[in-house]
Amino acid sequence: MDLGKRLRTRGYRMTPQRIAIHEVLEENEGKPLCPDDIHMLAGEKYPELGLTTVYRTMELFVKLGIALPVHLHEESQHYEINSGIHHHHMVCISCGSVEVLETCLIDELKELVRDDSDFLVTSHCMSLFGYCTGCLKAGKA
Amino acid sequence: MDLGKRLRTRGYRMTPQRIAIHEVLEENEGKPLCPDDIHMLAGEKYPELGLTTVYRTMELFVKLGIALPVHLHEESQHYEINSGIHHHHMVCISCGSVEVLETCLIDELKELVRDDSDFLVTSHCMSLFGYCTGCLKAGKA
DNA sequence: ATAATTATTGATAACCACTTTCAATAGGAG
DNA sequence: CTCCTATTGAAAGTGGTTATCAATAATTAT
Repeated sequence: MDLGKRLRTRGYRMTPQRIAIHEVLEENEGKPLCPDDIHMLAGEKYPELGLTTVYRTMELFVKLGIALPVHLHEESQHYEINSGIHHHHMVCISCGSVEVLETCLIDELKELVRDDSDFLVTSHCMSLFGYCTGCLKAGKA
Repeated sequence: MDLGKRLRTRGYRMTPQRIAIHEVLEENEGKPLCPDDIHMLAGEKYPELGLTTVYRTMELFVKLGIALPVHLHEESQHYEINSGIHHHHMVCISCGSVEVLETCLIDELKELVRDDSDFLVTSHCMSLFGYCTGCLKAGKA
């Protein structure tokens, strides 16, 4: 489904700002971006774009399931396009690069949780921290 | 090893503020506290305690391995005493309560990561979100 | 013990990410 | 095309956290 329809069917409007931001997210699939990153990148497509609009748009995109919030333990929140494929991230503590990890053991964990508690898991968050290939080869570990 | 020794052997001083904060962390093992919580609770033991000192002390305790930072996706950072027993947290999205989960599948995951990438995992973070027993029984899910 | 040294503290101001406010603008339904 | 109202950007406001700095207090050397 295209962006215009996803917005209009829920009473929201299609604007050049939202189009620019959406394009940036699509062009950076798998690479979490913070509001400043998005502001700069989408600003190349639509220079008048305000940072406030970026914050508002990301909140909306998350609500509509268009984008996903990513917690990297950095000062600012990050976001990425919702590709529909569940995954996690591996963050290099040397160079800051982020890799996608499609493996997820949440289902196994959910069963273990059910065994010894009545907690109902509805969502989860996981990130791995360490050294990426490049930094390992450069001896930075 | 007692707090005084852990501090002094690394050139830091033992102060009543640090003692009060450490006691509060010990009394709340398994319950992540934010700086404001710590300020209020330790303030009962040492009323002149300043919030600034809480922030500085937690930074120091984390550096010394006395405390661990806990990311609950809330506005403020949380901390808990480092018991030496690795665990994660289950956060109730209805009442906000936090339960400890000792099960962790990081070792299995590390092997899977090693299989298809050269990323070297040094640490990780995981939290589960959902409904606690109480909220489930109260029909809040 | 006492004095000297310097880590620590608390109040205040500064900072930064993010949110709210509000008047001006611009989608899009009719 | 017109009107209704969602959306926008600038600027002010928040809230958590950090930096500044003079006063204080924990250790070390005397």
